[in-house]
Amino acid sequence: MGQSNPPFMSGVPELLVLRLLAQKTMYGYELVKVVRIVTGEAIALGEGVIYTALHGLEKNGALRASRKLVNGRTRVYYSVTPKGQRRLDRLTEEWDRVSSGIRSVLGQAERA
Amino acid sequence: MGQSNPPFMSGVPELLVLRLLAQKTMYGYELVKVVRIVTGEAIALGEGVIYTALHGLEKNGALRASRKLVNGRTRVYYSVTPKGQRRLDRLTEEWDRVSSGIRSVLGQAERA
DNA sequence: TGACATACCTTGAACTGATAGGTATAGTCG
DNA sequence: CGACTATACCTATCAGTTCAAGGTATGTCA
Repeated sequence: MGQSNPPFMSGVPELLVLRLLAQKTMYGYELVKVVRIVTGEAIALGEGVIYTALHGLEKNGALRASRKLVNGRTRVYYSVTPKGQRRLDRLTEEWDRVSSGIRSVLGQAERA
Repeated sequence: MGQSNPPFMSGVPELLVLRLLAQKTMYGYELVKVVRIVTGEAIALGEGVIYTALHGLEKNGALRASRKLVNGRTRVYYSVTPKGQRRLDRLTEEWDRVSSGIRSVLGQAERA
């Protein structure tokens, strides 16, 4: 039967995108590769996921987009707005809470 | 406009239920409370979520149910089957992979 | 009697990631 | 020059899941 739905992924694209863009302005295609590299292949987000997240966050005012032409190709660079930063903070807290809750059930390491 | 959907929750009920039941046979209503206590209120799953997960896992052969009558009330106790144990192992691995990937992006502590 | 905790269950809504398509340009190799 | 790959964007549909809210029923305690 195989359930074809990877668990533990909800909210993850949004968190990662916000976090990475908070450190450095980037464009979508770049993010796809950076996520894969930074996570050591642990997490690989498809273009569809990244672009969807990007558009949603922009619509919400969490990101600001600016198009640039590089080598004849159009790149859309995204940067985090103050609102986006707040959202990132909230999401990070949320992540800490949930992951520590899970850790306490799995019985793994205490936090540092 | 505020999205009212808690992130980072996909797959979590299934993981927690399997893990807790692997340690000790329990019934649904009990699980609801145990999850809340063990996670220190960090994670609170509603009855709807627990029962749905329980039924799904039983249908998949990951859990075995047995009804018992206690004080005039019916309790349905669940225990993990070998198949459920394998699923738990897989989910735990998955969790480790995803959470460590996220940690590497958030730039928090290295693993122990 | 009323209220609350126990204990089960189901349905509908909403969200979201994954997949799979589709467009277009630049560079590389034979 | 032609073919292929990498770059770079975008969208629509599918599927799976949590969540909220409702519903049933018994035991206990004031």
